[in-house]
Amino acid sequence: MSGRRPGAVLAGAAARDRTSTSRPWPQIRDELRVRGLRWTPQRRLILDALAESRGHVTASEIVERCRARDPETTPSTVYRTLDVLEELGYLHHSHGADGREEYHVLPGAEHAHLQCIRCGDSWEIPAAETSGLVGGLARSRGFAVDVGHLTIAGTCATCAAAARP
Amino acid sequence: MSGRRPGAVLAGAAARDRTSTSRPWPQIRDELRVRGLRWTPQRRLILDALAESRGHVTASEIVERCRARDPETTPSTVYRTLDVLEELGYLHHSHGADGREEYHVLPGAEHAHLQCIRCGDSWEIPAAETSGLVGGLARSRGFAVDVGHLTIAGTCATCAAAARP
DNA sequence: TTTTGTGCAAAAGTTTTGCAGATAT
DNA sequence: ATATCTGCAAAACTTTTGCACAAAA
Repeated sequence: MSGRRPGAVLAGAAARDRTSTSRPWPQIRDELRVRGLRWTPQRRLILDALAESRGHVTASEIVERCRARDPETTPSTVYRTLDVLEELGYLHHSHGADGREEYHVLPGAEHAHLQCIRCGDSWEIPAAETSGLVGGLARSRGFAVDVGHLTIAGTCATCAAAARP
Repeated sequence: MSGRRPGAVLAGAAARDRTSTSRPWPQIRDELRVRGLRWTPQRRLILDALAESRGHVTASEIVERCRARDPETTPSTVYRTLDVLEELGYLHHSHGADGREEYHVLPGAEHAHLQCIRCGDSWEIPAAETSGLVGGLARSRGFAVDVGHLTIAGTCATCAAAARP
């Protein structure tokens, strides 16, 4: 019920002990190797694409970005790598206002996302800002919110201002 | 930036003056006619399918449900009708935990949704329960949350209990 | 050398579109 | 009569899968 695709080679004890500062590729490369997984040029490329993503991108955007650098890039490889990285705990995905998979490079702390339905831009917000909601739902309904998967759609300040002249 | 498909024949002044109690098809039929739109057997069928949906269904589920009653049903007709109904204000759509379009029959008041990532079931929650979050984001960032589009993923009480024996 | 990853090709699933003909008003 | 809808067929997209070969450790 957790991973969507087969080949879930990873144990559950991932995504821990990462500094909240920089998480350079060498670390990921090592973590892959420790787990008996491989460090390949394709994976490096995908990580690079993620790096220039200010924290969030859709899966297909990553495919395109990789293709831009290396036209040989195959979608399946990208999707499979994203899965692995998510299992490792380096990424989270949620679904944007249009329903497409949106990946987020994990910072030290868990966070939710805000996405503007006008400009499409999105921002991270600290989980703390959702604590009222999360706590309330837990108390009233025993519902455990998956904050990392939470994408809140709406209109950003800039777009709202532009719409009201 | 609003409608996804062309043919947005409807003016902006929709979705008003509906009672918070029952909204039977006759009313929708009349509203369609008033706007110069048509009341067809297919649309009736789609409304029926929506009626037996306890408030929320994915678009493709509606297609299947219609097909169950009338195998002649065409997906395009369903999708187009859902668009129209949304423009009329009788439906809202958001995206479930799996990213698929999820339609909600509008009650009198706007509401958000909770969806369990285990059992897939979902529930409506009154907008009031999100007011803390909504107000906070408005105040701190000028972000206007689209509550009707908000689907909160997580684990429901039942599934959480089943997981912890 | 063994296991994992890649590329390819094909499929699945959802949603969109163009158009000719049918239908509601 | 005429503008709206439907059905069909095809396409667009995103994502998934199976398999043989290539590559990493």
